[in-house]
Amino acid sequence: MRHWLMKSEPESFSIDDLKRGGKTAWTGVRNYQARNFMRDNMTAGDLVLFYHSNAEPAGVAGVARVCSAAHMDETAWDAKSEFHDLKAKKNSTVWMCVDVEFVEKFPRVITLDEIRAEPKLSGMLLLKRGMRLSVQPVDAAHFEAICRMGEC
DNA sequence: GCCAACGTTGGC
DNA sequence: GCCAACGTTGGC
Repeated sequence: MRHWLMKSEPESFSIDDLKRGGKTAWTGVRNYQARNFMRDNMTAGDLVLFYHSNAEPAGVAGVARVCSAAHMDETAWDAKSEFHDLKAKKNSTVWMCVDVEFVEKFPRVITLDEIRAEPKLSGMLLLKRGMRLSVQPVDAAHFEAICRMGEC
């Protein structure tokens, strides 16, 4: 089982939205590297840190679990979707997504500042300068450490 | 709202 | 295949 971090802007989709719905298709990823992680490396059962980006505060808000293999992201050719890709043909597999289910919401958000301040987490990809990937792998040890911070 | 950093596009 | 211009991300 692998561990991941996935970013979402809480104004459009937050950990509370996931909790309410229980499950969602993680649509709208339009970056090849992020897509490749979902398509080639994710499997059902993998655990995900749910990260709130462009938020106050930005940070990890809880945990989710991958609950499907990668499949077509149908928003790519949906003219009504905010994720519509003008170049995507119907049934294109260029853009894909996985389904993700709610696991837990932390009592408080583990902020970027706290993550930066924790020596154990200094190697996280998230902290790399210029890192913008919205789907990224996380070491099991880093995942554990953040969960421990989140649960108290 | 600013802007640094990055990915993508397109002319050549 | 280079690279300048442009668009996007995301912290602040």
